[in-house]
Amino acid sequence: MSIGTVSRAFNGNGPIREATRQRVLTTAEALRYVPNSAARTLITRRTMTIGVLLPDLYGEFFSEVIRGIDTAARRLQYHLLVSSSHNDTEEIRAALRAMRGRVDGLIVMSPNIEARTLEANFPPHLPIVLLNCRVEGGAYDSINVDNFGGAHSMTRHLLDAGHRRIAFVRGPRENYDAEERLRGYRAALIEYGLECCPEWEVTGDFTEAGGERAASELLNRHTRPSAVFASNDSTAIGVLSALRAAGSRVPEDVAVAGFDDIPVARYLTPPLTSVGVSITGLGGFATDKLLRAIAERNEHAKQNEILPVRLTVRDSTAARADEPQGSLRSRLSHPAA
Amino acid sequence: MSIGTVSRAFNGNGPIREATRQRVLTTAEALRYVPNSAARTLITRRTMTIGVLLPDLYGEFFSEVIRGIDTAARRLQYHLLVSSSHNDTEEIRAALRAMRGRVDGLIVMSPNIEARTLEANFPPHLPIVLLNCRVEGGAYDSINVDNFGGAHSMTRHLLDAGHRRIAFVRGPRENYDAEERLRGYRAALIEYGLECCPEWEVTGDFTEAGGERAASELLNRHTRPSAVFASNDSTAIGVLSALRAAGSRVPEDVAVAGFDDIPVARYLTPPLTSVGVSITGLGGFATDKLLRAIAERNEHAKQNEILPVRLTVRDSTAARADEPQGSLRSRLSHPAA
DNA sequence: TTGTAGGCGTTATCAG
DNA sequence: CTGATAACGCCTACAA
Repeated sequence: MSIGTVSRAFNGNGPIREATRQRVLTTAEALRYVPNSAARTLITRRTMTIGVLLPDLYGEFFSEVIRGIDTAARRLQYHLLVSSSHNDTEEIRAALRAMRGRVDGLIVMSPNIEARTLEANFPPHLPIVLLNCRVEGGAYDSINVDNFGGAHSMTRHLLDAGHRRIAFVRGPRENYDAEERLRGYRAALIEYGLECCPEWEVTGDFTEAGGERAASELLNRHTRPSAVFASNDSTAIGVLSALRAAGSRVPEDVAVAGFDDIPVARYLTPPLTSVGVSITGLGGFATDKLLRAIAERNEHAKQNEILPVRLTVRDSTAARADEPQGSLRSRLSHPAA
Repeated sequence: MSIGTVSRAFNGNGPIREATRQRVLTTAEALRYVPNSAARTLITRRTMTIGVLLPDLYGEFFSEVIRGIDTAARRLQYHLLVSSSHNDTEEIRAALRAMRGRVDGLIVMSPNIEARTLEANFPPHLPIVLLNCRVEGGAYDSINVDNFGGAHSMTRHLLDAGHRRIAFVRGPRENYDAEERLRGYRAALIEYGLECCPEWEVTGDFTEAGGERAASELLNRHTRPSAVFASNDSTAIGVLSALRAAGSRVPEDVAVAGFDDIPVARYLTPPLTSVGVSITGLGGFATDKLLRAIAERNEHAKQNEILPVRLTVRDSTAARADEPQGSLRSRLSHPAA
């Protein structure tokens, strides 16, 4: 039994008789032989691994994305090299370089990355899919959630419920998603003939703690908002927490809305109105796209896709602003009140 | 400039003059040269990568663990190969085999894995750290949260608050953590001279949906519990959601407690009493242990560590069972009630 | 201090 | 259809 035959048995590439192939496979099993992936990578120049670059943020959103990526990647026998928790350019640079030669492609999810950071630190012939990143030039495939449209719909939803004092809790500066959501909020206000007051746009950072701080600040205003639109669900969770601590009822006193529609949203008290896409689906979609690019040796036309979002109305906005004592629905949810 | 010199410049291993080393490094930078990791792995037999095997469960717990692992691994220039979402033995087997030769060690977090599955599918000389797994034999290092002690303390906390009808929402069968927590709950009841009624131990699966179902079931009982101890925080979130939907007030009508103390626990409505360890710390601890084992070529004495947990009392249990209208503290949190 | 050569375990290309 | 052999890019003795 020669070494070349074994290779053919595993690869199914060259010509080999089925009987010998089986024999190789069974004896390999018995000897616990597994082809050395480093040697294989060395000569084929394929690592069968995709890299995932995550930002400093955390929460349910990113773990869901990873689940989606992992599931899609495994179907095609790909592995996942994960590198998380960087936001400043220097850390991203280091992570990119470290991944060089270890991956066949990259999914980048750092919303404030610059295209030239990628170009300068990652082999140019390898495909990259940008997920929720600012898109500059057309050098890379990219997938974005419809941040503008989602924030726009959500704001309209609040306006249609009679709200006129709608506060917006911002995300991190420089975060592309966050800025787009802010734009959508403003656009809806303007469409309804309202002014965008800077004092209704309060600071946040996509974390629960940031949401809590933002809500506390809003509660100290002499005119309080009748609705708070948090730029992501983690922030909304913090807002709900601060409102509860201050004795404000949601949605009777203040409506609260989020963005992303993370799985836990529907289990919050009250269930959180939110807007978003299937998060695992998002990860899977990006992965499929990347794997296709790898298969096509990155010679395809790059494209930027914007995924439509779905608005899910739950109890946290289930009261009309002009009925402060609460709608029937919210009363049913709080019969003890 | 010879190839050997370049190697020495990067490794800092053999003798090399500092001036030439600098010269190599700067020209490498200019040429964007990066040593090929596959070739390096092939000869050094080190991948500089650690594998992480996660179960089918999701939620904030696992993403926090990964953050902790990643941070600790990066400090020593290690990469992370993540494989998630498997629970049945066949999938674990496949994942283990796929990681062979791609990692220098493994962190396993599949609570119902069997030691012989590991032995049979992973190179025996490579170190493995079991995180929250059932420990059989002493073949591997292992780290466990003090599930028994934590559940015991929590149950005592509820008993001390006057509760006598304490329901327990179980985790998945075969899940070691879950079973240990159940044991701790039962032990505390017995210490207080109470019987463990099987009807107070309801089915759950460590998910929000499972918690919701469990709470619904409990609400249909003709004697309702005065406290619900959920075997993890995700379950507790589902319990809170079902109770709210049914109009039960927490903690006035029912106290609710969880396990793990995930970051979101303190932002829930009401803030959730829970018990656990620092989750990122847990991941970092496991990683440090694994990296030490790698450095010592796995020749150290294996040990099993049980990490002490901390009980954090929050509003969800802040009422005495014999004061159904609520304590001062909970009244302050709900001035509108 | 630097250059040279053998080998790590594959795949791929030829002969047989 | 199977066996031999030259890369793949690096590390590490050893020679210069």
